[in-house]
Amino acid sequence: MAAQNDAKRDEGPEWRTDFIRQAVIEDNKTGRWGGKVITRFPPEPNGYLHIGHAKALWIDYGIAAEFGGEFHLRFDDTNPTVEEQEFIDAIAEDVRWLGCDFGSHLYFASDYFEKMHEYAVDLIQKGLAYVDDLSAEQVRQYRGSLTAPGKESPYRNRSREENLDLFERMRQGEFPDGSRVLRAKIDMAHPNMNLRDPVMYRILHAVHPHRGDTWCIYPMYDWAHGIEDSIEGVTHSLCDIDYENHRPLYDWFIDAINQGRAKPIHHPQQLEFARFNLTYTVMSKRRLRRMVEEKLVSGWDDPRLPTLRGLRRRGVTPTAIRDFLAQVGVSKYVGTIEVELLDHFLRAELNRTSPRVMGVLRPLKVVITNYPEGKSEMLEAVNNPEDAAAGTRQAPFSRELYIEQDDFLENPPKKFFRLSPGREVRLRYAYFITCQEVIKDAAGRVTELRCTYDPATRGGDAPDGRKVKATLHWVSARDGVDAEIRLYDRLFTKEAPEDLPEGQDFLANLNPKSLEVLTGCKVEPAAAAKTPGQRIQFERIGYFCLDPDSQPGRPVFNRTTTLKDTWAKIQQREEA
RNA sequence: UGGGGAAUAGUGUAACGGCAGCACAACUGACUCUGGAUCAGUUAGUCUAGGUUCGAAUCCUAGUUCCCCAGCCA
Repeated sequence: MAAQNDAKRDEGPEWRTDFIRQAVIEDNKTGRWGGKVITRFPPEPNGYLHIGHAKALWIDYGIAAEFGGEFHLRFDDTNPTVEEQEFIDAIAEDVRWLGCDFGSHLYFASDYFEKMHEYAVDLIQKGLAYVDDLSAEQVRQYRGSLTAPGKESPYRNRSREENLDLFERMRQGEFPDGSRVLRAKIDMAHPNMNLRDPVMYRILHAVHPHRGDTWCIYPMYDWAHGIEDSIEGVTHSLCDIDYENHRPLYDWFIDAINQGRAKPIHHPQQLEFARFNLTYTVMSKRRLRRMVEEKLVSGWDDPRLPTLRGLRRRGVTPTAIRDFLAQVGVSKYVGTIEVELLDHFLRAELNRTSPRVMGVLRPLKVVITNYPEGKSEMLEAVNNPEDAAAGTRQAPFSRELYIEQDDFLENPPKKFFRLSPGREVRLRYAYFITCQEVIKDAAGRVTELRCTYDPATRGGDAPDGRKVKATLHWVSARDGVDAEIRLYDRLFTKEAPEDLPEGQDFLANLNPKSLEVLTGCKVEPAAAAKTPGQRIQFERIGYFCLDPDSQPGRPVFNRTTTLKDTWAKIQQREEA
């Protein structure tokens, strides 16, 4: 043992990996699957993917990719009453977007219906399955409870012939929905509820998105899932920890099928890992749907939602999500991840890749009194200080400008070093200016500043070496483009919105300020020239993504995340 | 009260009988034409009680707490 550990350490830090990868490494070493690694992501097409699904996806895809294996996208379309083509398309799109390339390995559980049916008939013939006429309500009652054993259905001991006949007639459509089911004959007193004669088929006269009306009986997930994996030769069947209880049933089904079979069908190894919660959001499909249906958000792609579509619209990148998931890791503990971790990886990437532009969210007019009227000039600005290859651009400057309202305070506190009366600051890439006069309206609100500039500081440096404590972003009044800017914040005010006092609705924790729409913002021309989906940084403000709602000449930006803001932190502390 | 899982800094994760490490967060400081970025540093942890052992996060026993399971959903 000690020698083995030493050997592992010699391989370097890579051996420190999660328990699933360790199992794969071990299987490859022992030749359990002949060196093959086949994984799959098996969504049901009845909704949109969210970041929780992305974890499973990234584990499935990542492991196949790392070990030179095969990754399948397989739709678990066994319940036509809730599944739709729209979701199939959306899910496939999101999977690709995340970077999980399934190549030609796109499959549908419904393509295996014939095979599953054949296996079901086989089980009936072996006396391991039976048709039950009990109603759904009766089935439930007969199942017993967590602590009390169930009791056997009076139909449990029908003859093979009768079972075969009834199952065939179920398939032929002779019986109405809900009138009969096919059940596995296991043990009504089993301590694991899943093994108390689980339902294998139910009657559903419904049109299937892929199979039309070919079928009117549909397999239950537990019956179908293991067979799907078996047919595809999945070696490592990775899933949520919730299915740990079901593994004995999947094993039972495969063993039952293999009983007396000359060539046994493939028996995948299921391994379970934990899903996670994210702070300040909810992940359950039911709750997400409710917010969409009650129009508390704009749709499944609302940038505040943890759906992949929402994150994408917000400007979150696939790389950031992947880096985040890699850091989250794989374990069997259902933890709560702080959303700040996602933000961290998001900023790390966006800082590297986003072109900088200047945009003023809440404009305050500034007139440079000693700058010639009618004059304008172009000033060179760096596109991305983190990436020299991004080059420079020309930003127009003129006598009348806008700066951020937050960047001026008439009576500044000690730690505020932006503009105030008599103080000199730098306009980024432009000039030093000094505030000479404050103009107010009748209500006493500051409406305009009169400043002077120092022509010798053109470009932003003083030849005499004097320093200023602040650099402000600005937009030329003449050249700036009007924009709408949507400031998104966390959707809920509580870290765990679902953690509620008795009888309270999670919507009570909705953040009323999760979206603030700003109009009349001013952005420099370079920002307006972007196309929807493109990401930028408004200097000193944050990262933004151009929204599809944008119109020519009237861009709409979504705030992806803010820049770290030390001043905001100081302010908060002073207030507290 | 049946069965199945899980507990390591604030959060997540590593250490597989031999120095409890990493990331985020928080806090200091340096630097800065983004109060950004960057850099340096600080704080902080093995659920509890016994046992085995030269040595325990790791093995054993008992307990505590949390999660999942009673759809003809997946």
